[in-house]
Amino acid sequence: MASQQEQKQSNETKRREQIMAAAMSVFSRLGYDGATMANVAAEAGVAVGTIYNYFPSKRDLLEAIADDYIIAPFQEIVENRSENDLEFLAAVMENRLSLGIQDASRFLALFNEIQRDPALRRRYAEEALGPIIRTLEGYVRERMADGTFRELDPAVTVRAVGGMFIGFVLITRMEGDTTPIDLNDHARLAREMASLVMEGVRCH
Amino acid sequence: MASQQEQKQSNETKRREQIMAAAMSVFSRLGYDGATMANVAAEAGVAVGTIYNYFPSKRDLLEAIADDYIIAPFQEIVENRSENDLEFLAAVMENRLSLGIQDASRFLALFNEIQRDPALRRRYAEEALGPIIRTLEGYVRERMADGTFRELDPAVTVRAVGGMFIGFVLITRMEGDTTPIDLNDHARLAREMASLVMEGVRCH
Amino acid sequence: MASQQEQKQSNETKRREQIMAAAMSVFSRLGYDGATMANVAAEAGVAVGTIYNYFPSKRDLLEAIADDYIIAPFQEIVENRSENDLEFLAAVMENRLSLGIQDASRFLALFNEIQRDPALRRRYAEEALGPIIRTLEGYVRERMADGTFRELDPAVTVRAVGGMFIGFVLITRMEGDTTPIDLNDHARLAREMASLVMEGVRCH
Amino acid sequence: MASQQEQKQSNETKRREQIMAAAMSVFSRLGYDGATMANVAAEAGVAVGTIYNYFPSKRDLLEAIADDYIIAPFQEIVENRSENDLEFLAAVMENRLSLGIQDASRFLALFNEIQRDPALRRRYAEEALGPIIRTLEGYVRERMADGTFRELDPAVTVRAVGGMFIGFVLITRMEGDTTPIDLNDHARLAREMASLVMEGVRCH
DNA sequence: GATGAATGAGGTTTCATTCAT
DNA sequence: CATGAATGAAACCTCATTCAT
Repeated sequence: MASQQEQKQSNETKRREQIMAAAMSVFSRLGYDGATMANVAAEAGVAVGTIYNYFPSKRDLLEAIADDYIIAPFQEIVENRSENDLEFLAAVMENRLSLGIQDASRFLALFNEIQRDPALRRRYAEEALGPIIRTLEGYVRERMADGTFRELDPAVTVRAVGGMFIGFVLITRMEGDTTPIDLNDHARLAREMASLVMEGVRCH
Repeated sequence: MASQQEQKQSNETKRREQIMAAAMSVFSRLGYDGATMANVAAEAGVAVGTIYNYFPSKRDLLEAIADDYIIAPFQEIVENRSENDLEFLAAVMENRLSLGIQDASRFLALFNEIQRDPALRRRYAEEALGPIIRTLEGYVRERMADGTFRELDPAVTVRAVGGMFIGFVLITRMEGDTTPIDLNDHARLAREMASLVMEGVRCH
Repeated sequence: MASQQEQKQSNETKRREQIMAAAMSVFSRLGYDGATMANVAAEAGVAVGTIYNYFPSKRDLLEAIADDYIIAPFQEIVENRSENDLEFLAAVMENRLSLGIQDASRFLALFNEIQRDPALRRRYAEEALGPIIRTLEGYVRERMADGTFRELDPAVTVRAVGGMFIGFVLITRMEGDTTPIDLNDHARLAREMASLVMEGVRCH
Repeated sequence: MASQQEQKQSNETKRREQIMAAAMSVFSRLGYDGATMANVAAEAGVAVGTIYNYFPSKRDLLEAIADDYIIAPFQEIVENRSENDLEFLAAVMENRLSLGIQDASRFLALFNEIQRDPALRRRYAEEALGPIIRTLEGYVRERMADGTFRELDPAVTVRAVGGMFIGFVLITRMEGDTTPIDLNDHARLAREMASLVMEGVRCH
């Protein structure tokens, strides 16, 4: 029956996702090298061998995670840009900071591994970081052209603003429990940072 | 006698630093877990066993590196704040971006390990990140009080601006060879980012 | 009813043979240890679990194969000895070299496993090798008694001549593509070897 | 001191040989796949990790063994051929059967692995089997030319005679304790087999 | 103090076997 | 009876650490 086929497909997908979610969680907590397949299996509630029915190796599991949890969300940000978005940057920040913080956390958790794996880094640079940076650079140029933004170096601006989010999350994660920042209050954080980017710190 | 003692002391110190420099280099390249003590020994030009005459374990070596290469530079930034530095932020950026980029690179290389090691993270948060953040928050409040800065949340502002540097370096490192940014042109990068922080992107 | 029963029996037998043939092929190619049950299942066109409906374990499958593909052919050689076969040895060689080469290949493929498995080796020695060697020793004694053969040690002679076939195949298999021997030209090989055994190499 | 250097060299060589001898023994007993590195380590009286200080992998260990215990002895047989050896074949058999039986045992123990490993098989065919077969074929042609041997196909003859030795050992090993053949009585076995090869079985 | 061979715990991966469907 | 996903024991291999020289 078709439904049996579908059921099997669905089960397989579900199992894959279950394992990937567990791996993302364990890798975030212990790092890729620090995590063992036994850790991942325990978190996923399956046997170690089961993981290998879905991913040929620990590294393939990492790459699948990077694809689904890092690269895909980044691509989504670009694709979801509405054409007439006058305040794309602010909108991105406000609408997506929630996602962004989670993404940033995951990104940071896998950053070292992504950076050191040549295949991963190339794919990441080409398929995730590159498009979003180019889109944002284009956006900055448009705003400069229509007089909304002042004269800036788009390349530096975009990387600095994007880096602000990553770095902000990085610092608060580093502070751990001692940080006064509530990462869950996305709206406020988005407002503050958007304002910072738009107006700068100086009083006018 | 004393000079012999000193000479010995000096040799020992030199050997320690030689090993730590090698370890910093190897850990940056391969990551802490990816690097082996044999790698470090080869880079330092000593035998594996020699390392253990200076550091009880690989982890102690990491902690020593984190102290000297990450925490110390951060502390130095705070200590070197000249009291009458009206434009501390800009000055830090301009004067220290060179160091900052290298520091950020090292910081990023060890970030995951620091974050995951409870002892390291506590020391890092308390002795390096905490003081600099408190100092900067105080600075922001002063500027707000004297009317130079507008009304801002100092906690968010400081972390966002500090994060901008870390994140900027992180992104360009991620891009690898494909980035259009020249990390060596510190002066220009510092000027751009300082301007961005001061004035924001919007045209006034 | 009976025919259904028979049909079922026949289907079951066919399935067994299908699996055994696949296993023989895979074991020859990859060795017993190198072959996986998944390999065998794929070659047989069945699911892995199905094999276990016919054979309790991989080792049982090996033993069944050894029985059918190695021991049985050897026994057949003895049983088929026609009583009045004056030139049994030559006849065996000529008539059976075709089978012999294939048997030898299979034998060699499983030789190590047979030799190392105590149960298999005992059965092999007692039920296959033993009878054929005793039969051939008796044959040599008869020929010595009737003056056809000269004075020889029957035990050595029989093992040397039998070994010649096995060893001949072993060497040519070892040579792989580089051998000048055409193993398919059974008639010629049989003639050459029979002549060698009968007359030796020296000119008379 | 030079002697220290030499001592170290000697120790390393001794250790290598100790491990290889243990591996040869274990592989012969259990087969390559059946043997574990723990088995080899136990037999050699070292820790598992120590083996990896001398051989990068189990397969490299196998190849080293094949080189030293199989290929080298075969090459030696050819190299030691005295030029005016009128009865090379008989001499080889008589002088070398002792070595030959041991070699054959080792050869058989590794035969399957050698045959299935492309690199090993090529080297074996080219460097060990090839030269000895070519040498023997030349020898047979010489004897045919001077009338000592009758008209024979040298290719078949050489492989059949060589195979006789291998096969003889194979059969007696297969028989295990039940064989009536005393493999230690080399002189007698050599005499019998040489006679068989020279004169054949038939009475003249 | 320097050396590097030896060690063995622990990690990744394979695969025979089971069993619910 | 066929299926193939799940299982986990056991293998290979790495590498931090020790210690005799």
